[in-house]
Amino acid sequence: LSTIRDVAREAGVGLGTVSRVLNGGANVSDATRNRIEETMRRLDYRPNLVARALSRRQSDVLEVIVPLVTREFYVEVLRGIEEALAPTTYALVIHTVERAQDRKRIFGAERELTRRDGILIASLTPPESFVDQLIEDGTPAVLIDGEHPRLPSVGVDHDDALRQVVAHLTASGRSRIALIDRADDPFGPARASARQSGFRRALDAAGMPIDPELELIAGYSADGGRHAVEQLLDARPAIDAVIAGSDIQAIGAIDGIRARGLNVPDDIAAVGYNDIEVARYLDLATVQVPMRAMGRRATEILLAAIEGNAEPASHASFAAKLVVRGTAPAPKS
Amino acid sequence: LSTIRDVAREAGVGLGTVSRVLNGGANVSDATRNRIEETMRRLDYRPNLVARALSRRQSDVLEVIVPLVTREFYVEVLRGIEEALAPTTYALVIHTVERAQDRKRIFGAERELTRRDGILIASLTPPESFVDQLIEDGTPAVLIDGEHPRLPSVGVDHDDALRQVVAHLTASGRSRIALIDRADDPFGPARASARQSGFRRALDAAGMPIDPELELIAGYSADGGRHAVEQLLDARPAIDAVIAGSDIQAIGAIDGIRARGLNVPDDIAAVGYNDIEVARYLDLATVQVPMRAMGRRATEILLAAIEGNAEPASHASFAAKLVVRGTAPAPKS
DNA sequence: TTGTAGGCGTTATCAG
DNA sequence: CTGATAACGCCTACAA
Repeated sequence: LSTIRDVAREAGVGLGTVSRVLNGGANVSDATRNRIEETMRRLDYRPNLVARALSRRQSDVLEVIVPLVTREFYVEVLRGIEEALAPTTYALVIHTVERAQDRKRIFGAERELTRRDGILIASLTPPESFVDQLIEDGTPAVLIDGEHPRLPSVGVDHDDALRQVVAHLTASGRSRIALIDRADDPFGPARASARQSGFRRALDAAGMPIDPELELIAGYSADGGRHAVEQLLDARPAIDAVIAGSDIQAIGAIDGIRARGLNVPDDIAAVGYNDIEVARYLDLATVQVPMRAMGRRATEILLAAIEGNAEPASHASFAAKLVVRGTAPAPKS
Repeated sequence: LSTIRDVAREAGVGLGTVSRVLNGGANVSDATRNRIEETMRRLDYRPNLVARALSRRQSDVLEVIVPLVTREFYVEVLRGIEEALAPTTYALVIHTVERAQDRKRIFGAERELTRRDGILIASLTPPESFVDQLIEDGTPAVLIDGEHPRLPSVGVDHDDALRQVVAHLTASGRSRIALIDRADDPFGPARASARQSGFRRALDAAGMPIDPELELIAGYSADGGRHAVEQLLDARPAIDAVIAGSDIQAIGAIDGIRARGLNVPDDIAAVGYNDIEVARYLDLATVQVPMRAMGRRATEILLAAIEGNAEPASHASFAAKLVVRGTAPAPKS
């Protein structure tokens, strides 16, 4: 494999000139530039990105940390990220956190290493020590589906979304509404998710009582939804509506409800969250979340920060919209 | 940020010694090793991977090229890859090919650059020029869901799978079976997919006629499946079974069939492919493909090749199994 | 406009 | 066991 030096020698010029042709090519006469380019082609020269990264102190690599690549939510976010990255030269390395030990491996200060020009973190709460390090190293980072006092972030306006859902359900005569949510951060400190607080606020605004027994945090999977709904039906058999924190949980919950011989939506209405592709085919009412747009936006913010246009630790909130479908139909007029 | 040099100075040793401690730490006395490690901790030293990569001529980065991250098939494959990578220090960079221009950007010899210790390519046919380059550079590569004379690969035994499906359908009295497939390589040369040839062989073995009008290649999406089935029903209204090349296409196809007032499975049976998570909840009969295992296996092969245990251009074939569900029920006895 | 020298942070070689 | 010293391939002044 040939290097910049080979090209220089072959073309009878100095290394500096070749390098200049490589980047922008300013201050090089057309004649020599052509000669050099021709030589590069002839030698099948390709620049070594690693060497370039070392010299420039910038790797052209972005890192994204997600909890479970398997969920369509993250897949869509990733797609948004790729959209934003397509016109650039950045490569994307993905780190998945599926177990507590992954979390340690990725966020742990221990043997953490240097590279990446910026980081995107989805649905995960980075430990303070990690944030400290980021800030100290000057590595920009953006949170997706989360918030942090020292980092910029993008997220969903869950308060508004849940207001829509609760309004819709009450309008169609439901009064005992349950929430089966996923954790904001599956490995983070257990605390009320953003959806959960939105749910409470919405109930409150609607003048409805809050019953902690009607709020469950379940695994982010169909099984998680199913188990949760069973538990729910044992504790509160009289519920007439379920809101899930994700579509896949809603799907499992509906399955569980039907397995008990109850009808959806007649006995119990069900609403999902995110609006993944199959929701439509399952006739699942759900909250449509602009997953892709969020990924794209987060990436734009990150790129801007890398370019030096550091944003403050602002939060970009995306509006979500209820999509009414068969599992939670509109009130009969 | 501190470098190996800072550590050496602070610890009062030469760089070489620090480097040795970093890697394995052989030939270093316990005393100095401890002192150096203590110093590294105190200085919060973290090795610069870029510099290391340049020096070692190995980046510890693997690259995976997939057509559409959005499809659960690829997501599962990715998960398998991550499983195999978890115990290693390799990072994974993902390249998505969604449009013809992406393909050019990634496979094009033009401005292609150097790095990555190995490449995984899913459902895509790399151009010969690219393979030439790989071999010339000595970069190992493994194909997933594809085959190539000069590269090792992993795939599904579609012949066997389709034999199972056709057998099942004919056993339940279906005789006019159609195939709505996805392209093997959405951007590659149009040619019969592996499923398609398996389908023909299976029909043949069952003594059934082959009707090209009953074989369609459609977009890898629910809409693709739906449009295809509409076209199919126009051309051949008498079909009584549809096999799809993916579950998501099957879902769309079923939707299209029902939209025409036909019943699934009474009028037309439907079978998907892959067995994605929601298939069960849609009661979709489908071919269960070990997507995760394929990803894992491909990665293991790749890692072995990187370690120097170069495999020949062998092909690892994974068995798939029909899962009978409501959209293509067992024959009534 | 062009060439040269130094440096980016590690690893590897080779004397001591 | 340890410490210089030369790569690794490229970029960026700085000088010509």
